[in-house]
Amino acid sequence: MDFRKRSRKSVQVEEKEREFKRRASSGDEEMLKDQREKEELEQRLRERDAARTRKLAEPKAIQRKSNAAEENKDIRALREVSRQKYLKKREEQKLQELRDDIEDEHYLFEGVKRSDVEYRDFMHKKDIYNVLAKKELENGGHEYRIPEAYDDQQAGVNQEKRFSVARQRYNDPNAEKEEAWEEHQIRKATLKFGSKDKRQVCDDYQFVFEDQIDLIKASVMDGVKFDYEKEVALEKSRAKRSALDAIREERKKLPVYAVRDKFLQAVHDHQVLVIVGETGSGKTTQIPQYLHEAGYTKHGKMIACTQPRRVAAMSVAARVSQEMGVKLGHEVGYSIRFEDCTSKKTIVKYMTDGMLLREFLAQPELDSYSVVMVDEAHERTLSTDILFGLLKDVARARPDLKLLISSATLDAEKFINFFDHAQKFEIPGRPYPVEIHFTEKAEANYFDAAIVTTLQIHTTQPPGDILLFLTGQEEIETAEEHLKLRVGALGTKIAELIICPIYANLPTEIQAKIFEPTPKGARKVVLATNIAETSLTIDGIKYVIDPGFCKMKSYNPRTGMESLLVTPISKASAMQRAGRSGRTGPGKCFRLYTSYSFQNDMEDNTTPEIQRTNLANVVLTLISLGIEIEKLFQFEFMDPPPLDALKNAVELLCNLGALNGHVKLTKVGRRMAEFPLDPMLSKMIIASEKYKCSDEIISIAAMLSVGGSIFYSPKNKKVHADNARMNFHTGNVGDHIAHLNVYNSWKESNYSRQWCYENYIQVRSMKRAKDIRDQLVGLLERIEIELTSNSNDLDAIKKSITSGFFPNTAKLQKYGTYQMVKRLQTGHIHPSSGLAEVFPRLVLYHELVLTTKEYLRQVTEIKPEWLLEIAPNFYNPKDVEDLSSKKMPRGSGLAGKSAGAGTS
DNA sequence: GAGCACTGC
Repeated sequence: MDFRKRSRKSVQVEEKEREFKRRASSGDEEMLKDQREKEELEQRLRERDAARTRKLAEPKAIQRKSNAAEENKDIRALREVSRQKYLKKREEQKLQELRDDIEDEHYLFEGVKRSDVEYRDFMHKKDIYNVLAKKELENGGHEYRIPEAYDDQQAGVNQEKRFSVARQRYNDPNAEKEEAWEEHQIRKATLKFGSKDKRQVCDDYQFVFEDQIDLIKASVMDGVKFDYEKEVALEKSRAKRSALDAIREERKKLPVYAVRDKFLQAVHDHQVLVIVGETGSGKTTQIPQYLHEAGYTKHGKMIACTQPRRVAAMSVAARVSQEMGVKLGHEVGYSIRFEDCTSKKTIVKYMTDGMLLREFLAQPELDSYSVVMVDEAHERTLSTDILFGLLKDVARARPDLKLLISSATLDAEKFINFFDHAQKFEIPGRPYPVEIHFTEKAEANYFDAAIVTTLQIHTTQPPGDILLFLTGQEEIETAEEHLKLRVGALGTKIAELIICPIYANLPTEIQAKIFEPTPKGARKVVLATNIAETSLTIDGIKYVIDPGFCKMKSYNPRTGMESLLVTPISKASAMQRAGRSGRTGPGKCFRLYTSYSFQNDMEDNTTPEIQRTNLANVVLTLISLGIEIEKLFQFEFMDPPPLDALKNAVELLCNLGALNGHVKLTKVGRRMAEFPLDPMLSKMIIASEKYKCSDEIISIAAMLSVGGSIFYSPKNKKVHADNARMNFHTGNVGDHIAHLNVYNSWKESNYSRQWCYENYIQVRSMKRAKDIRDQLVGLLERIEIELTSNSNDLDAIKKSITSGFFPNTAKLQKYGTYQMVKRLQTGHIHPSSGLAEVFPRLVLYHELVLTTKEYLRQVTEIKPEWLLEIAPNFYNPKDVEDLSSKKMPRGSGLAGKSAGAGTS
């Protein structure tokens, strides 16, 4: 390729672009056309280049498949995409302005009575914002696609989104080439390997695997018979009707409609109702509407419905507002973190469970609600569990409050027993039957078994996509490699197998791939973590392979250490996984364990989160709700957490100064409770007032609370990614300061997406960090801490951090291991840390987690005298004397290096 | 020289 020509062309393009911008800003209508033409031209060129490269990379068999008509369609779609680009950019600007406006006004209006005009204006802006935000989501997509059940109405738009994401890579000629080249290399390698014994494999042993696994059909989960023709007929008649009629009909078709009157009677007669019904019965969307129709919203009171996830709250609210024919945010609204889409008019409010918990702080009796519905209660999130206890109490105090707990079948009895006068209410119906298979004998290696089963399904079963559950990113990557190799070895005699990995840390652009429709004649296999169990739904899955494991975080209250280990799943989890195959038609589930171990070895339910987590935050919330310490230990949990966990939490809060000697909430504690963060982070922020560096500290707090998914290192570019990461660690400043550096550099780049790509940083995580940081700025104001910057004094920043995290310290021992200063526990600095090879003598860590070893994650070097200065009641001079007595050259990490030199 | 499952405020 002639690079000089290319570059000259790009100069021309740039010039044109500049001119365009100039003219566009003066509102030239013609420019639009001009721009369109220009982009189309560019697009065609790119497309041509890409097609050439693709042709090089593709084996003949696949080339044959793509026909001219398909390509034309592609080009048309691509043109459309580029035409939209300009408009999108302007919309994005507008969106940002609106967002700022709305945010300003939010704070402005808080606690102030709004005049009607102001209010209307505000709501109007908000409406526009919501529409734009939704568009942004569809175009760029930094959220998961909304599960299929609630976006029928916009099916067309979503198709657009699917294609636009899929084609994004075509807009970046380099990425396309690189990818194609890689594919080419891989295929070259596999084809060579395959062709050597291709004949043998294809002709003699075609679909016979040495390690064949015998699966036996054990049972069929009951369900209605699937009548294909009836479905098609229904589909056709549905299309004919007008949209509103369709919605009305749709509502009547839901299983819950059949029991509407019976349900309303039951609500009337009982205060607490446990609703049992499978997903898809329509309870989430219909029940609040029925209640509204029956007059439960009359006296200005609202119906609340909690969801465990943000997307669910948003999409359900959108759907219901559509069904009721009102604007989203008016009568029907939702409330999630960073976004309150409700108004004075709102009577049906969908919200995340954590949000309702926050509302308890403001109104402990929930006076503004007449009905509270806790949806998906069987998921037993931390927030729902606390809500149960609180709601049970409120229900006693307020006989007029109706409580609805909705759950899947398995543990309904438990809910009924917990709310003593609860009445059970069942909604019949389950979408499609699922055939369940177990292995005949126990499999020694679930991973290999999973690979073989996948291939077995692919070669022997009728069309339909496969969903395979694995435990983590690494396992998914290896599985992808193995599958590619083995499919390659089988040659062209079998249908194409498209492999789609999905896990939460995967960049959104790649995640979108799983939602692309499977081409005819091919089969898709989705390799997923637990994310596919509840959080997202993939259309077209017919087969589920369940090896029976997942990674689970748990907290050991004895040692106070967290762990993240591969654990067998529960029966409930297994049922949930199986159910993923029966969403759009009858399905099959292959379990890679025996029916015996399902019956005898597996727990009925997954241990609820409240029993396997650090409770510091929970305890602080409960105490700030006014629950006395004695009552705290008698608090009615459905499954009480271990006593030690509660004790540890109280102890930590005392050490942090949130509770005083009488275990009463202090002023510091009250301020800490304002923050939606772990108490140690909250304390760190409050301490930053003293060190005049609150600006830096909230950036660090935001970055830390995003979690560890900031850096992204793809397997094939590990070296580059590692180098990029180490740039932020210059001077061995420690991981906390490194996080600050990342945030600040990103800010300097004007929050650029490109900058993130160049530095192997996840855009999504950074955006989230910014959201959190913005929220923290608002909260600082509320508790009257000034926003001050002190960026040159790293010691001041580190001292603030120490004020929150002083219990988490460790000192260097021989062989590079670390001994916790105040605990009988050793650990290692995590290799991803910037200090992993520096070995400072005394470090402060953000968390200690057991995985393959005990690892300290996010560490920073601190000075021993700080501990005595900041936490004199926690540390004795004895604890750190050996650190300050030894005369060793300090600074620049060299001291540490020599100390740890003998380890490797 | 290892890996952060997944949510939520």
